Parts: sequence; structure tokens; C-alpha cells
Amino acid sequence: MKLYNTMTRKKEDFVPLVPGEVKMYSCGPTVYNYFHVGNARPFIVFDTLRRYLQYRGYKVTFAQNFTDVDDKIINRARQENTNESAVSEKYIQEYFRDADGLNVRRADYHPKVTEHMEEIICTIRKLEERGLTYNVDGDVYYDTSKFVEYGKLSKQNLEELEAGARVDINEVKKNPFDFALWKKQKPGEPAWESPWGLGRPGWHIECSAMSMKYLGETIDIHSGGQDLIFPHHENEIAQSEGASGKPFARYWLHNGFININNEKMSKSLGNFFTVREISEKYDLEVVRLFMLSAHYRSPINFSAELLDQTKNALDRLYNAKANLEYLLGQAQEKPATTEEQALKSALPGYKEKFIEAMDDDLNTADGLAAIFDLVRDVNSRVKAESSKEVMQFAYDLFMELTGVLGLLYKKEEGLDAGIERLIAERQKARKEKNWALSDKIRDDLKAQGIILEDTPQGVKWKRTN
RNA sequence: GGCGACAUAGCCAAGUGGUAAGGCAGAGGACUGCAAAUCCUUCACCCCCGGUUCAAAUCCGGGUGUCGCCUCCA
Repeated sequence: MKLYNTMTRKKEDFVPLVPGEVKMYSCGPTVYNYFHVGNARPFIVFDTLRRYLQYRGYKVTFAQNFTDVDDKIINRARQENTNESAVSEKYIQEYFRDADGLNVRRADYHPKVTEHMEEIICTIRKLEERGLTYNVDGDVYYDTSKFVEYGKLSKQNLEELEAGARVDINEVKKNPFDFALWKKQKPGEPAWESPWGLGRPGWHIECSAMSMKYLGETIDIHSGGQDLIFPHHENEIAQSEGASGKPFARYWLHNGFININNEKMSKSLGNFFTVREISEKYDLEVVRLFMLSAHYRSPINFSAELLDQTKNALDRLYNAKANLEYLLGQAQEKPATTEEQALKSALPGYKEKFIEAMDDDLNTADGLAAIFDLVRDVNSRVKAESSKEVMQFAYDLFMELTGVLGLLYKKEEGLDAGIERLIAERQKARKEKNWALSDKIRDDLKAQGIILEDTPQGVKWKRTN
């Protein structure tokens, strides 16, 4: 498989450090609010990468942190007259609720900053021992001038960065790009004991400390949004490699942004939609498919119109699934017809196309095209009372490929007896050509969210949404 | 100022040297009591100008336009 590595700015063959095993870390949310659609993209994309790597036989160990110590959390706690842990605990739960809706699976580890003070302090001490830090009255900073490779990920050099002007003025720091490893406690803020006095960790150190704890000093894949390249990931490299003396991550993956009217969606700009809001109007699976319908590194625009398009595309996949399940129920043990044989021999080709696409830097858009090709082929070649063997083969492959993308996870509930009876009644009415009654029943059921379709193979039902 | 991305049909979006995938929407047709689903057919001067090449959406140069990072940020 090839992956685009931000470090080298090239697609590279993916070769994990230990054959057959992948260690990956993804920067997780700061839990002070519901997450927005922009946050959802890396969750979905890297969940898909994880699924695909597993599909290809790798044993994947995946860690994604929760940042539960942060100015924003502190502010939120003050606003709501509560404490920081109440805020972070609440939004961790809300994260899982939305992530579940998006079919983003739990990581193997979801470490929290508050539970890793020891490791964080230990990492800072290592940096201190190596002379990479300085202490200004209880604030500990990383001395970026001491890390010669600083800037290697973002391809920035310190002088050019300085010319950029948009740097906060902090007289205390030796260099504008030095960053806090440990912040001295301010009145009313949560704080922990440390060799430098009471305080809390800077933002970047947590990822270094927790990644090393759970995945080791050198990991295979580190991922996140493009805006994290500088300074967050640059700083993580300085911290982790500064402390361990070993390469931190072998492949750096960064997803592109979600735009609203061609402008970045962000919490700071205020032009964002939370996933929770979206879930009131759309099934979240629509959001998942939306994210996968473009390459993960491309910017994508977000709008209701696009979600509607995506919803219709998703319906096509669900229709195909329902169609296959229905036919499978009717299928018989019998030799395949010529058409069915043609289908069966074509199926491996779709799988190959899918794998080829996904192997190319996780090209989910092309992977989906392979799935839609398969759908058309199945739809056009399969008839009632098909060969069970071929139907099962087709169904299994369809579910296998959509499953790798984390799609088609909605469970269908059965119909209750009352509705079953109405459907039977309508069938009787149709047989008697009582169209008025049969149409009325169909309309009534539609009002209840049940759509009936009279296909050549018989009557089928599905739920709206 | 530095670093970087993008520009393909009405809307989304693949394709990085051999003559344009896929989805949505639209049109026509088949099937159907009707509807739906499904199938078939149909729908692209690949931002502009040069260059390289037998051959360019694809490579090179130059434009134009849009966006991102350099400040918390997915």
C-alpha cells in the first residue's frame, strides 16, 4: 500500500516497523463541546484507514487521545459554573455517542491527559536532562533552537517563520517558536504537582508522552488535520525525538479541510456545524459516506445540498443490499445460469479494483466506484430464484467491501404484525384490482415510514430515512 | 515574506502520457394498474497561454482564480 507522507511530501510504500503490525496514533479532540463536521473528517478517515489495514491483515494498535486539560475547558467550566472534569467527562461521552453514529470504532486506547501526568512530567524531565528546555519562574519552555531538525515536517525554518509576523509576543521566551511544556498555575486553574511547582502541561507534550507510552518510541503512523502540521506535530517531533533520540513517527498523514462556502470551517471562525446538529436532520451514515466520497487530502465543501446528494447515493447502496437479501431469501440450490456465472466470474474484478484504489493512498472515492460498479452488475444480472451459491458470493463480497469503508451498518428492524397484516391485505386488494384500497394502504404505511415497492419479484418494504 | 494545496459535466468526484471512472440531478425508453426500485440509452471544448512528445486532463514554463498553514484550531 502507498501512503502520502507529509514528511517527505511523497507517496511512499507503507512498510511497518514490525512486519504485520501497525502502531498508529491520531490526535483526538479537546473535549469542551460537541465536535463539528471538520473534526469528524479525521475520525472517519483514519478509522477507515485502520479498518483497511486490518482488512489487509495487519494487526493494528490504535491510540487517540482526549485533551481534557486546556484553556477552553477551563473557560467552559467557568461559564457553566462547574468544574473542568465535569465538562470533559460530559463531552467525552458525547464524543462516543457521535462517533458511534458515524460508525467510528473505539480506539484501542483513549488516553486522557489528566490520567498521564506522571508520564508527561517524566518526558519533560528527559528533555530537561538533555538541555532542551529552560525554566522561567515555573514555566518550562522547549528551546527550539536546540533541536536542529526543528521545522523538518512543515519545511519551515526559524528565520522565515519569524518573518511571518503573526506570532504572539512573549518576552519571556527566548525564541518566538519556543513553546510551553509546563505552565505555572494561575489563580483558579486546575494544577498538578511537578518538579517545577504546581501547574499543568502545555498542549503538545501530551501526545508525545501518551503515544510513547502506548505505542512505543517509534510508531508507524501519526495522523491529524493539516492545520496540526505546524506547530503541533512539529513540536511533537521535537519533544519525542528530543526525549528518546529515536524517530517518532515513520508516516505522517494529514487530512484536508472541510469548507463552508470555500472557507475553512472552524470553531474560531464560528462557521461550523456540529455532528450533533447534523444528526437531527440526517442519518450520520450520510456524513460518513460524504467524507469517503472524496480523497482524504482534498478540501471538501460542505452543504445541505451535498448531503442530500450523498443521501441518495447511500439509498442506492441500501437498495442494493435489500435487493440482495431479498433475493438470497428466495434463492435456490441450483446451477447458476449463464448470467449468474458471468456475474460470479466478474466479482473478483471489483474486489481487485477496490483494493487497488485503497492501496493508492486510501483512494476511497475510487474504492466506492468499484462498489457501485459491482452494484450495477448485480442489479442487472440477478433475477428471482437465483442460484443460492452465486447470490451468497455476491452478497458476501458486497458486504465485505462496504464493511471495510464502515458503511451499511444500520440495522433493519422487522415489521410488527399489524403492518404485516396490512401488507397482506393490500396484496389481496391488488389481486382484486381494488386500486383505491391498495393505494390507500400504501399511503397510510408511507405516513408511518414504511415504503412499499411492488417489484417483479414480489412486494418489498423499506423504511424512510 | 516563507511553506503548501486546488482548478475535470448542472452538482459532487476519480483519473498523473495513449484519447475522460463512479455518484447525484436531468432527458428518453423498458418494466409496472399507478408509484417505487431496477435496467438500457443519453449528458465533458478536462481554467488560460506557450512548450516537450507520434500522443498531454495528465509532464515542463508562464499566467489567472480560489483556498490553507505560519496564532488556539481537524
